[in-house]
Amino acid sequence: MEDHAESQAQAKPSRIQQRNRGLILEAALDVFAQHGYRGATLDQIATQAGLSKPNILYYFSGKEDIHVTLLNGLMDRWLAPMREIDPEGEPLEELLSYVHRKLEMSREFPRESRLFANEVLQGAPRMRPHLESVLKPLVDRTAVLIDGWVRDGRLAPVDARHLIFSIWATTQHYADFEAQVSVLAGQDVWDAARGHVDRLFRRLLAPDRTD
Amino acid sequence: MEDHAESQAQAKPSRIQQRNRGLILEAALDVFAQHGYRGATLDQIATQAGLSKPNILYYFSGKEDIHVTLLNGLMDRWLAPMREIDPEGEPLEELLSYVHRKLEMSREFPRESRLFANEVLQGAPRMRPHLESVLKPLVDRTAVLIDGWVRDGRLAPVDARHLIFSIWATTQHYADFEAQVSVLAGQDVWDAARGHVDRLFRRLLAPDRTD
DNA sequence: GCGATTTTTTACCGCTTGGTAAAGATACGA
DNA sequence: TCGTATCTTTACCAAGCGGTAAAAAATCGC
Repeated sequence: MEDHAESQAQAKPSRIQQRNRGLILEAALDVFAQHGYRGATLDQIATQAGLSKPNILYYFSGKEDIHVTLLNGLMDRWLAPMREIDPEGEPLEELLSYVHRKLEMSREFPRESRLFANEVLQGAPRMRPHLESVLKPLVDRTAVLIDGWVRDGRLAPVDARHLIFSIWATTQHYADFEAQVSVLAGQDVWDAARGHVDRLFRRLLAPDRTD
Repeated sequence: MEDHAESQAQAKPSRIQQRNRGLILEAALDVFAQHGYRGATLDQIATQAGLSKPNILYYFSGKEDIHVTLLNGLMDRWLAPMREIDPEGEPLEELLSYVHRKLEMSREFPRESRLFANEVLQGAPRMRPHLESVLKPLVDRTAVLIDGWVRDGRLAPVDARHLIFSIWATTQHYADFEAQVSVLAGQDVWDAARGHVDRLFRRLLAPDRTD
C-alpha cells in the first residue's frame, strides 16, 4: 500500500488486470446485449469470459458496476459520428455522411446498439444521468447547427430534433431488429440499406431548387 | 366434465375465467414491456393483477405461456394498419395513411410496441414462427403492391422492404425509445412527430413531376 | 530464492425465482 | 339445500441468483 501519490486510487493497472477487465467487458457486452440487464447472469458472463464468478467480482464490485462501466465506456464511441459533423461543411453532405457513419456503426457494432436499445427500452434507469449530461448537450448543439442551415436555406425545412430521431431510428433498426430484418429482407441487406437511407434523407433534406 | 362436444377442449370460459385471464394479460403486458421476458417475474405480474402467484398458474401453464399468449394475441392488432392499405387507393395517400396509423399506434399502445421490441431485440426466440408464418407473407404481399406502384410511376422509386423498415423504425422509435425522446424533445412531441414523418415519407415517395 | 502482494479457487450463504401439492373457500346447477 | 365443479389460498420446494470469506496459488520486486 505504499503509494507514491497520496489520496489517489491505485494508479497503474497491471497487465493481468487490463487483460481480465477487458475479457469481462467483452463477454458482458455479448450477454447484456442479448438478454438485457436483468436477464443476464454473472455466471453467463463468467463462462463466456473464461473466468470464475468470484474472480469476476474481484475485478468489478458487482453486476451493476460491469453494466455502467460498459455503458459509459461505449457512449463516446457511440456519439462520435455526431461529433464529426463539421459546422463548416456543406450541410447536405455533412448530414448524409453522418447517416452513413451511423449505419456503418450498426453494421459493425450491433451488440453495442442492442445494449443501448435494451437500456433505453427499459427506461434508461442506469443511463439517464448520462443522457442528460452528455447526450442532451450534444443534440442541442447539433440541433442549433441544423436550424441555422435551414434558416440559411441550405437545407429544406425540417425539425432538427426529429430529423435526428429519424436518423437514429432508421439506422439502428438494422442492428436492433436484426432478427426481424433477416426474416423479411433479401440478400445484400446492407447494400440496400445504404442506398435506401441515402435516398430517404437526401430527398428530405435537399433544398428545393428555386433558381 | 360432462362435455356435450367430445374430444373438444373446454368450450365455454366462465365469466370469472375471462375476467381473470384478462387481468393477468393486462398486468403481464405492463411487466413484460418494462422488464423484458427474463426480467419479469410472476410475482410482479401477480401483484399487478391483484391475484396470488399460484392463482395465476391456475389460468396459465407458466410464464412462457403468458408471454406467447400476449404476443400472439397482439400480433393481429399490431399488423392491422398494414392490412388496411388499399391496393385500389391512391399510392401516396395509402402509404402516408399507413405511416400515420402506425404512429398513432405507437402513441396509443407504447407497451405493446415495447413488448415486441424486447422480443425482437433478443432474437425473437418465442415469436420467430409467427414472424415467418404471419408477418412475412403480409410484408411480401405489401412489397409486391408497392413495387407495382413504383413500376407504374405512381411512386418515386424505392426499395419496398426497406421503406417498410423505415416506417416501422421511425414510428415505433417514439414508443420504444421514449426515455430518450422525452429527454431530448420539446413539448408537443406527437404533433411534431406527425409533421416530421409525413414530410419525410411524402418527399421520399412523391413521384417527381415530369410534366 | 524469498517475502509480500496480487490473483484465483473452493466452499459457501441468504434470497428470489418459477412452479407444485393439497387443503380450503366459493359459485353453481339440480 | 346440497353436492359437485370451479376457484383460491397456504405452505412449500428445488434451482438459480448475486455476492462473500478465506485459503490456495501464482506473480513480482528485490
